[in-house]
Amino acid sequence: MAEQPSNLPTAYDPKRAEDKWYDYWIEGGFFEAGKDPEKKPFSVVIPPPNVTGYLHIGHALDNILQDILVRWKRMEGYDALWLPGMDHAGIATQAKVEARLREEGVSRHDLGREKFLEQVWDWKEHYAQIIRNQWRKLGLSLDYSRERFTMDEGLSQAVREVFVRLYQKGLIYRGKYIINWDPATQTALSDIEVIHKEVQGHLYHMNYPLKDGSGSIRVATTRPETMLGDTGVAVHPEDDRYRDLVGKTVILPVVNREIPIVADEHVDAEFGSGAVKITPAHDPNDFEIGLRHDLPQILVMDETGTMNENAGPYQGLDRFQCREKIVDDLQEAGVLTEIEAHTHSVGHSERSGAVVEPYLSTQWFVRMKPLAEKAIQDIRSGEGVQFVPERFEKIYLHWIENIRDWCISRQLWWGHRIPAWYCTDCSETIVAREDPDHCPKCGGEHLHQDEDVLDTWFSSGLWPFSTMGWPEETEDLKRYYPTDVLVTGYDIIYFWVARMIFSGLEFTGTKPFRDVLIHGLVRDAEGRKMSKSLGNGVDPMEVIEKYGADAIRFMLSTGVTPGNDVRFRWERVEAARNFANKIWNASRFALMHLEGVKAEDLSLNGPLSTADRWILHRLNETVERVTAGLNRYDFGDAGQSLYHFIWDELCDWYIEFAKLPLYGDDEAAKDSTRSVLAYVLDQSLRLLHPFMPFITEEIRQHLPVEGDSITVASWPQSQSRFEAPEAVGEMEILIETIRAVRNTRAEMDLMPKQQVDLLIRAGEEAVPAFRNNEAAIRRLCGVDRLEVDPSLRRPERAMALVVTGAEIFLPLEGVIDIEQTIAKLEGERKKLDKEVERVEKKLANEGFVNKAPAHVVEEERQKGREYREKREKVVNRLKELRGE
RNA sequence: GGACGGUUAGCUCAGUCGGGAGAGCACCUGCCUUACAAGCAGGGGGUCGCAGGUUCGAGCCCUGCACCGUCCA
Repeated sequence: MAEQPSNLPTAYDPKRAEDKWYDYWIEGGFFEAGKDPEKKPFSVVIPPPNVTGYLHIGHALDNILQDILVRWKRMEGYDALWLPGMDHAGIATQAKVEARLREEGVSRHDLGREKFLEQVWDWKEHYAQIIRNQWRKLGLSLDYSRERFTMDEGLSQAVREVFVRLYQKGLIYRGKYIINWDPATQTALSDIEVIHKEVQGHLYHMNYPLKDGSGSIRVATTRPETMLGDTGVAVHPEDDRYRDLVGKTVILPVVNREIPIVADEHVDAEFGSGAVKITPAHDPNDFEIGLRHDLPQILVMDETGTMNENAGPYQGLDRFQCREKIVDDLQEAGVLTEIEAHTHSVGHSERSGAVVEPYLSTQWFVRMKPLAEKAIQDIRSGEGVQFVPERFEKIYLHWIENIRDWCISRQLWWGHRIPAWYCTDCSETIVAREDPDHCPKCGGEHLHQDEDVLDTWFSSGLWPFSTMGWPEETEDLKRYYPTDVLVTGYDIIYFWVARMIFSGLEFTGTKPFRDVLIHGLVRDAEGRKMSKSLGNGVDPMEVIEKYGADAIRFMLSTGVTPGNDVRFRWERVEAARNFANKIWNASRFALMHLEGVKAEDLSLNGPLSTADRWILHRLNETVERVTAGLNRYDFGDAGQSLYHFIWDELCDWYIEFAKLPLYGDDEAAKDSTRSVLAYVLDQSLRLLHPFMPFITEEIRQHLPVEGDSITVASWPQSQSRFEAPEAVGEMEILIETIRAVRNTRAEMDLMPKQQVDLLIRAGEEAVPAFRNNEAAIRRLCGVDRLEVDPSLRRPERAMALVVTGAEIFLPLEGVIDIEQTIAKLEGERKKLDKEVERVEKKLANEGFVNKAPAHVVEEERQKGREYREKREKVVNRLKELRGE
């Protein structure tokens, strides 16, 4: 590398590293799968973002988690494939393009279908490029050679194949039913595209007069404008109040239509008056009742929500204007006698926000029961998709068990055109893989294709296999399908996850992924959902610009608890940035001492110090913990244990200990310290790489180690030769001692430069810890004279400290305050008294001693011994200080 | 109405064998100690929502309740 370590800036600069290394990775083809057929495959498909616009921070979280898994598996030696792609997002994208056209005063109808679609494709290309650039900024290790789009040729082929197969199996049908109609975007919606909100509305009570003049029947509704489409009144067959009225006729006010009173089990006799008006064309329940009683279906609105010719005097009014007017009129006419405040659930379009109108319309549907059955069986078999966290399985199951037929046709232009043709000559419907040119029934050539397109999720549901080439038996499909894990938010379990599962089972005969990892939403600092209207969204690119990609990656990935929402807080990004900087500087330190050193100069076979053996032991444990964390998708635990290891152990202790040999004269010690430092740093960088890819590559490129890129460096393994429990024991004593001395120095207001003497009376077991590390103690405690002697005589007028296995004296003639020393020891004694009491009480409890596991009891006894020993020393010191 | 999640330090959250309550930030004290002031050293701070129960032992398991949130109907 051109830069000398000593010239490296003292702060990590993400901007200098990120683009450079991403280019290097892409040019080097490190993310392209399939290069080594010997390796085991590991595959993930990205949840395709909509080409509607920019990625938000939720995408960032989702993608970062996947990237961590994929990078980790790649380092573990798998042939890792992460397949990128995007979704055409029918309604959303079309709405955006239409909105832009509207600004120019043009409607899609002005342009015509073909011209309009050209515009949408332009839009798609524009945003696809933006999204790719955002992926790049996030550092995602995607295989761009396999990028897919839901409206690609191949994926469209898959859509058509699926449609035809389902149609031929009788699982797709076309019919006239009540669907959810969005008057704003003027298309049908599926059930889950409707969001139910509690709305403060009214319940309107009306009296419909009986034809025979014998009175009236009282009905209630929340949507009085629909009364214009009433074709019946229904009561419960067991309801005595109305028994005599069943079969009679009422005159519908305003339109003066004669409509029957029918008896139907479905009516809830407890609600309102127990009689309900029936509007078969504008309500799903009424539709069913209407069918049972053969009632006419009268639509009173058009596609825009405007009252139509069937609305008589109200024709031309918007549905809500009509409601107001009709309420006034009916009140005046004495028909509407009571208005009651009433909260009820009103469906809104997920996309446009408009109040959804239940609407009678001819649409295409998927018969869900048989498909759902397979999915339910699969999960019940125990061999099905594994949800992580497990609780989401229940949510999924509940939905799939109660699923209704899926309305898949959309009155849009942007999407997969429904592969159905109608013969104008004989009105035959033709569903085919290839566009037909004549009617197979009558031979006529007057065919026209269905105008509608398919629900976006129809194609997204095929994503894991359509992207791999299905229905062709491609090499990729054989090698990478089914995928290993799908990572997505809980908000699209129904929309997407469920549909991929039943589609995978139906068309490929296997579940599309082994695990599905569900994460939460990224909320703002106050816990509110990020939204455009609140303006509280955080742009991930802004975060990267300010703090670097590694910072946002580390913050988001380690801040999450599986399945729970995470709040975005700038302080935490800053903390992650500081961590990156910490690593940068630790590396700078290491590089300063490795200048001119080559990989082959390094060896861990030299004499290793206590600290060397301790850090290698701790590295072992960290490797195991990080790997275990990733294995169970616990990014938080994996990341935090790494953070702790690097910052608190490697930086705060090991490097401080390492400075002695590194700045000393003992060349052998220097060599082995350099080797350990380089090794531990390299291993730490590897463990950190999935979380912070850029800085780890940047640093490792400076280190004297083998290999092209850290992206393909092997994943660390714990090694039994590094196990050194005795070094851990020694370090614990040293750390406790150093802390105790520093603590005392702080309390006595000693300047850092002021040296003290330290006399240590160590028990036999603790002697090696001190003897082997005298220089370190001197350095880290600011010690001038140091004596370690098991038979040391207590000096006069000295501060006394008690640590595990030793007593420490600081003769501070002229500085020591005897009262302060006594107070300190008294505090210590009180604490130890409490501990001893707690332990003894526990051990005196027969239940504990008899029932607790032996090792727990033994640990407790051991603690008791240590506390008593320590307390005895403290008490003796106090006695001496008081001259007793 | 049903289901699920949450309630732990001032704030945001960990706590996956039931065995002495943790982190980051914030706060207080002292330090520009030649890797790092985006830092170092030291320190204070919690009735683990409430009430019962199981257990030798409960933040953790069971029951009930309260409040916040989400999904479904």
